[in-house]
Amino acid sequence: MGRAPCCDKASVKRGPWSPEEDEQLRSYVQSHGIGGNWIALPQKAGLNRCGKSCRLRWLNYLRPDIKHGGYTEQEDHIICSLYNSIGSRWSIIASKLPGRTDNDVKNYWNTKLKKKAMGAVQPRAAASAPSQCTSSAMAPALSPASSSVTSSSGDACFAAAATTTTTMYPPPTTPPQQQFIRFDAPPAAAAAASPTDLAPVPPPATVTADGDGGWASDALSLDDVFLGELTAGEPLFPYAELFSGFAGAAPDSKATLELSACYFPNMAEMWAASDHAYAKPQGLCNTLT
DNA sequence: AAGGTGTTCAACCGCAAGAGA
DNA sequence: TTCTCTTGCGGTTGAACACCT
Repeated sequence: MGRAPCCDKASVKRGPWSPEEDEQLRSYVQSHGIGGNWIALPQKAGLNRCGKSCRLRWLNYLRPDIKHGGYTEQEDHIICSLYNSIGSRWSIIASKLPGRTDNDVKNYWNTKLKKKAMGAVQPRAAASAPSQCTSSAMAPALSPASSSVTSSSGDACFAAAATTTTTMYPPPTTPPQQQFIRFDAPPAAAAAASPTDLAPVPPPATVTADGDGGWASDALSLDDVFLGELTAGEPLFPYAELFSGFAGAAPDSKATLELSACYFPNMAEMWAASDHAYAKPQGLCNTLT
């Protein structure tokens, strides 16, 4: 005895939406709003559709601020970076890309970006390859982090000498400490790297697509994308102490906080979303509606 | 031109979480 | 505290289209 379906699948229309249905839904939502109840909406709007179907159609297609296609390399980079850090949490990733929906980002990743990124980890793309991704963010972990993966699974990215990093785009002009590297090795291995190589993650350098398809600096800091949100406020994220030695920074420094939040994204999220209301990350939760 | 194969993306499915009774 | 209902999410599917032989 499972739960009753949200609607009678036999009596509601399914499949692609017609332009008339789109217009019906759009005009209803624009004049009445969602009304806090998607289940009741189709009846009110005169649509022979399931409420879930209406919601999906509105969120993924009919909303006025939706962008389709035309992903920039900057957006590619954000998606790869976040996928490396948090895995397939598309709603969070999409929330960082104005106008993009989780479904759209997910489709884009699955059909295009994954192949692009996986190409960056092919053996042929070893260190000598001239035109590959410099940032490991474009070379995602084959087993990306997910909400169920322990925080020590090694998908956090560390700024370091990227000896194992492959590249997808032409090398950027950013100095070495501004590049970041996947941390598949245990922390001890990372610690073995020169302290000067261990810049805070996300890199203080900013990235953007330059004219050659590479990544130039000064346009987008990953601080602005995700991790900075996890580290604001007091008291300090308790896992920060574990990383106080890496960057040669104090336990309460921003660098250390961000490094810890990167390495323990799930912990950081839970912590920030708990009773530290002042530190609750804006935009961490999907706020599409 | 026709058939086969690959790609894209809108839509669906089922589960989990949250809210409220 | 428990149950029900709704929403939100990520994974998957399948129709339409593009490309290849």
